[in-house]
Amino acid sequence: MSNVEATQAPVARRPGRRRDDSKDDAILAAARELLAERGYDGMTMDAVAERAGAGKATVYRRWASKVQLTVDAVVCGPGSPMSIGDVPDTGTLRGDLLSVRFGRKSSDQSELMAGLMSAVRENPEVAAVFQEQFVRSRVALMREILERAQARGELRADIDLDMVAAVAPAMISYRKMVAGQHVDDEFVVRMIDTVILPLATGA
Amino acid sequence: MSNVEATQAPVARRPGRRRDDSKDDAILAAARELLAERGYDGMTMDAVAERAGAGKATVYRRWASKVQLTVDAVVCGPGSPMSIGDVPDTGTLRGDLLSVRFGRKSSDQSELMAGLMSAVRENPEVAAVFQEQFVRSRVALMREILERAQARGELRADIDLDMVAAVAPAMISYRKMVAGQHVDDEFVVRMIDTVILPLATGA
DNA sequence: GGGTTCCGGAACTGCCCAGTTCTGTATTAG
DNA sequence: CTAATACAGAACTGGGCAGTTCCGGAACCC
Repeated sequence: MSNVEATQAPVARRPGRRRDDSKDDAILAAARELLAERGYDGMTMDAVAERAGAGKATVYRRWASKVQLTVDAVVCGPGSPMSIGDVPDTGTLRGDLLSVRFGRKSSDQSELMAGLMSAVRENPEVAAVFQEQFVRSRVALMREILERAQARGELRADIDLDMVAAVAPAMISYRKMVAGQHVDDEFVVRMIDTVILPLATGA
Repeated sequence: MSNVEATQAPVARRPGRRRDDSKDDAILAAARELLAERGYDGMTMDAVAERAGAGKATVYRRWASKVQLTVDAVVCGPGSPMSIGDVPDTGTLRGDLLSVRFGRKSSDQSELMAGLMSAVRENPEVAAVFQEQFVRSRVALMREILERAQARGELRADIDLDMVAAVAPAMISYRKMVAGQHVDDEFVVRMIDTVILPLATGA
């Protein structure tokens, strides 16, 4: 990313206008918005530049390609993977699950996720980032929450943690991306109460 | 589709070479294969024509656009929506679910489904067909199977049929399209035994 | 045969978009 | 001031693909 001067030369400041670093964020934000609104194909580089109030040359001076910009936009976005440390121990599985739902920072992560799908299919670099940001981290978080509940003795004895940890992410993604329905609080709470808890705790 | 002659004129057969109806199937099959292999964007009309052993003019003589061809390819495909009538009553929920899994005709429906996703996002006609073929019909089938089990007295009393009916389709779609993993028999059987049955029957 | 329709295949048009280059301007160092 | 760099915006290049048109040939009716 940044230039590393091999020698200890004092890096004499070059003349000329300095790069406006705030434009990096504007461009990344524009890319994320367009991914969420129009999907990968709809996120044209012209549209990104226009929304960021930048010229295309400025975008390409900072990212080598659309794929690289997409990867950075996803990785650097808000709503980065939550870890178990971010989930307060409420004392019950239900409380922990609700706090994950209502303790989120960003709202439209699922839109971004849906917009990335076509890029995931045909681009390994995007697929790898998607996998980490939207799949691995979420299932891992669910698994850790379930393990905490297991330590409390809340869970059924014969539970298959890997399977159960995938149920909530699967149902939320399915509703959003396949069924094309909105994922609101009502749905999530109902899912927790009628699917996750009965399955995990036996009611 | 076919011409309807308003008057009772005897529809004098026109001269000239007759249309080769077998080409319809070849074109639809080529479209389905390419959708499954390369997705909607990768299904170019040139590729469809070439694989079907046809000229592009022949394809466009029969379908007005890529969207129309896609819709027909999905609707006319094998593996059309299964109904409860196709599922033998095995006497147990587990048996019924397994017979759905192992009684299927086509194998790569999930590939086709994944290939359609990008078209679903940006085309209402494709979205409507997708919704009916891959979402409504599957959840409805699951719900009917659950209701049959309920009539047998196999289910928990407090079950939420709509929610539970969505779990299996959601987990299968998620594994295939989001997690990017293969959906094999081992996975489906494990899902049935560790998720669906515990959830529906209480174990 | 003669007229008509379909065929595969290839050439062609028109559009969109990633990526590049140019133009005129603004900002900085010396 | 001059030289160097960044900027927004517009023009441009090149490739891919949907959809169209044309060609020579084949199949069919009379």
